[in-house]
Order: sequence, then structure tokens, then C-alpha cells
Amino acid sequence: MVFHLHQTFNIVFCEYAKGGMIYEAMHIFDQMRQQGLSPNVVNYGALIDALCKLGRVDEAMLRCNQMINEGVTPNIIVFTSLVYGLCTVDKWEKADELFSEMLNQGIYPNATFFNTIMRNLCNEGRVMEAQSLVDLMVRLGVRPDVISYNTLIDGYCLAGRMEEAMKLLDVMVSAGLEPDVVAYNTLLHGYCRAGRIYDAFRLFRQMLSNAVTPGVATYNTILHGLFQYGRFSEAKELYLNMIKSGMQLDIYTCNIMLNGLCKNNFLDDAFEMFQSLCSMDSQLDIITFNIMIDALLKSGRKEDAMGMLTAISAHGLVPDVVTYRLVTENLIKEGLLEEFDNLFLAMEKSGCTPNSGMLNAIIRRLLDRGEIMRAGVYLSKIDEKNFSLEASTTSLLLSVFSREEYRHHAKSLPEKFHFLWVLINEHYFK
DNA sequence: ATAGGGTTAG
Repeated sequence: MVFHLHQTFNIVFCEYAKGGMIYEAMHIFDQMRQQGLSPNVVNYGALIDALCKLGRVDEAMLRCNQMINEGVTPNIIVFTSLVYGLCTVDKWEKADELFSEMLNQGIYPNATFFNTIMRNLCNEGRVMEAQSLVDLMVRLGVRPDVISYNTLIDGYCLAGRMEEAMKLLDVMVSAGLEPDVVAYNTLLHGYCRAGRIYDAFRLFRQMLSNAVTPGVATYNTILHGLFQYGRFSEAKELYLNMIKSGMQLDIYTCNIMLNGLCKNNFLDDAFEMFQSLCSMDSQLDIITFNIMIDALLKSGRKEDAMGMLTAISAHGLVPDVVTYRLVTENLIKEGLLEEFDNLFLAMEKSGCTPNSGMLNAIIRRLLDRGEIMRAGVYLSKIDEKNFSLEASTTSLLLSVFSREEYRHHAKSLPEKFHFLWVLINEHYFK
């Protein structure tokens, strides 16, 4: 009976943790203890993973210590979640320490563990380090699997090194692994990103001849590539063929189509498609709304954009940092600075934290309007969060502060940005 | 009942 109760709690708990509903999960934790049940490694694993995915890595580390104090030993799954969290928030030295600690405790890393680190290295453009991790795996006797190679392929694609990415298909085969649909999708995406649609189609044929069945993600990738390079009629034809073939279209297909229509000046068609999706009760996501809000604001249809904004919650969704970025940028552009300040506060109150891209965009918009003091407030936020300035933000700052009437403002910048002051002075006195 | 890969918005 007690065992059964423990199981029931675990199922509910994991459900919450997986959905990122931390407070609800913690509540279950408390309830379990009240019933005299101690959380086990699965409960802690689920909680730690959820915290790491939300970027709350410090709390995750505390939970891991708490778990150890309660006599529960972390397993490879817990270490994988923690190392994911640490890499993602750029705490690579800590991740390294964790790896040593893990080995000390006699817990052996598996392919999943290494793949997690490789994913983060590749996302940062550090594909060579990911490559050497594969070599390390081999030395440690951990066989790289299909996911290891696919991750590495993506790393090379992201670095624009398509020839090396392609070579990995053969490397996989000689390692006794079959390149799967994800391997091909990754490479197709790489070619499309590089504007090499012809090579993408060539690879697509190669994929078919190797008896790998394309999936909806394959077609979505090509569809997006065609739109991106203005090949509108081919994109439309592909879309119609996808429907005709009876393929189950997904939210990606819908969003790619909506965005493709908007960016090719078919906003009315996009709006119509959006409405028909709504009437069919399709499960839309926040990206759908962001695409529409962006397009409506850019074409001056502010009323419609605000209608979309309010429709978000009616669809059971929550505005994200991109939504807020789109609307705040528009408010600044229109000089509605008080509304902008209020929206920014409302955003923070809702638990949505601005990211580096949003703060950079805000600063640029404020500088454009000569709102130097207000821009300073957001520069301080960038400073606090240890984000960096994007190149376009830096050059705008330099050109603004180079103007006589604004030069004195540069002196009151946070210390981190004093290099701007130095650059300006070098420019003036050389 | 806890961990890893591909496609969409800025």
C-alpha cells in the first residue's frame, strides 16, 4: 500500500517537473514528506532536470547536495541534467569539476552524457572540442552512437563547414552506424542555411536512394529554405504537394507557411490562413503569434497586432521574451515611452526576463530616438546580467557619443563600457 | 517514474 502511494506521488511529481511546474512539484515534495515518504533518486532527478532546463542551475546544485545529505546517491541521469545546466549557463569549469566528482564516485559516463556536452559545445561554435570529445569517448571505451555523430554534423553545419559535415556520413557508416533521417535533416538544414538549395535537393535524392524516408521535418526544412531565398512559387508548390501526399502537417509547417507569406508581402493571405487555423481549432504556439504580431506591426496594422496580443492568453499561451521584444520595440519607435516603461515592468512582473538580444534592441531603439538617459538604464541592465553588446549596438553607441552634445553622457556609463569612452577619445585626439 | 540529436518567430 505504501509502495503504491509512493508510485502515485512519483507519477504526479514527474508530470509537474517535466512541464517545468516547479512550485507544484515542490508542493508534492512536501506532501510526500508529510505522508512519511522520502523522495527517491527519480524524484530528485526529475526536479533537478526541471530546474536545469529553466536555467536555475544553482538551485539544482543545492538540491543535489540535499539529496546526498538525505542519503540518496545521484546517478548518471542526475549528473547529465546538471552538466547540461552548467554548460548552458556557461559554467564550464564547474561542469569539469562535476565530471571529476562523478568519476571519483565510480559513476561511469555514457554516450548520453557526452552527447549533452557536445550539444552545448556545438551551440557555441566549438565544434573542434566536440570532435575531440568523440575521440575521448572512443579512448574511454564509450561507443559514440548515431546521436553523437548527428550532434557533430550539426556542429559543422552551424560553423558553415558543410564539406566536413558531409564526410561524417561516411565516418558513421565505417563506424557501423546507419545515418538516419535526423542526420539528413541536419545536413539539409545546413545547405539551406548556406543558400545551397541545389545541394540540398541533391542530398535529398541521395537520402531517397539510401532508403531513408523523409519525414515532415525534412519537408519543413526545405520549405523554409525555399521561402528564405525568395523561391515563393516552388515553396507554394511543395506545400501543396505535402498536403496532397496526405502528410500530417505540424506546427512547424504552419509557422513556416505563415512566416513565408508574411515576408513575401502576402500578409492578407497569412491572416486568412491564421484565421482558418483558429477555426479548425489547431494547436498554435507562441511562435505563431510572434510571426503574426511582427508582420502586423511592420505593416502598420497596430490594432490587429494588439488583437493578436490579447488573443495569446485566449489560446492558453503566455507571451514570451520575443513577443515583448516586438511590442516594446514598436512602442519606442512610436515614441510611446511611458507605455514602453510600463510594459517592461509588466513583463518582469509576469516572470519573463529580458535576454541579451532584447536589451540590445531596446538600447538601439532608444538611441535612435535620442533617449540617451533611458538607454543608460538598459545598458546598466546588460552590465548587471553580464550580457555583451552586439556589434550594431556598439557602433550606434559610438556614433551617438561622438556627437558633441552627447559626449559627456559617455562618462556616466557603467564601468564595463568605459572602453567606448576610450575609443571616442582616441578618435578625437589622433 | 528522472538525462542526449533535426525543422519555425526576434
